[in-house]
Amino acid sequence: MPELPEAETIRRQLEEEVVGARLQRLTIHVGRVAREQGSEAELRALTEGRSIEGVGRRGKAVLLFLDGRQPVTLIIRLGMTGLVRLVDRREPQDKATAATLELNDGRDLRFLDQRQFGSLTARPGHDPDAMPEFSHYGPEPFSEEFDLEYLKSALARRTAKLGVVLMDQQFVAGIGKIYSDEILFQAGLRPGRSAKSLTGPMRERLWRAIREVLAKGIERHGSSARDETFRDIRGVPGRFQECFYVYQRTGEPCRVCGTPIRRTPLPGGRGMHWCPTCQK
DNA sequence: AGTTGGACCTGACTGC
DNA sequence: TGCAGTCAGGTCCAAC
Repeated sequence: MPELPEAETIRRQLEEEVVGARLQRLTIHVGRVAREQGSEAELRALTEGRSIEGVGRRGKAVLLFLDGRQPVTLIIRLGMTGLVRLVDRREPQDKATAATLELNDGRDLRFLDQRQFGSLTARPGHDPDAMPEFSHYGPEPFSEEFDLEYLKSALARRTAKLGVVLMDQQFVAGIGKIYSDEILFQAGLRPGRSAKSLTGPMRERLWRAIREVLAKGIERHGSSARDETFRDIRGVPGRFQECFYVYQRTGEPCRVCGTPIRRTPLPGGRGMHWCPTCQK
């Protein structure tokens, strides 16, 4: 699942490769990909002919900053299975290709999306916080705003389970199933514990784990385990799955204490993985 | 308002 | 071998 580390991997690579290139033509192959925009024609009208000034990220979304008298941002939401590939135009098209962005240098930026949960949307301006997609988003985990004081006040009113709150983009942006499981293991906290039950030292462990686990995920270019199909823009898989302590390790011995890893359904239907001995 | 469950989507996997 | 059923989870929406 593309979460913050996968989106940041794509952002960094695109920043090196496509800044300065012009987006000549945008072709939609799967209509659903433009559903947030309303119409494919509007998406094309807002983006075609503009140059890419920069590449950003908000939570799990990759942002292409396009130039013009009235600048535009193309929001790439990866959903569950979204991939961005940068290829020579002569490269054969994968059947999962949902949209093609033709650049003026002979390359294609292709958006692949097996399960069609992803989307492309163009919004005016370059400030993500002014866009409806992100209006409810909490702070970025690596921002100054995301400090212990914020954590304390944001958790105080939450009766929901930690595993749920960590994945709530309103609490902090960018965390999904994989990294919430791994973060809670590193913090030594059970995903089923209520968010507001944390003591000061526990909050500090959680804060540190959020930053460390996400940073390690970025460093390893994201997770590409089992059915996680993540690849970077050149088609290379990430390596964070080699660092998994609990995610998708149900029944396997904990790497720290040997206790079999448990899997418990979370409100919302997702399963959380955790070690009954290491996590309290 | 915060929390919860269902819907969307399709490839991979399980069981008979 | 085949086919129905289940699972995976990011995000939105309706209902408590």
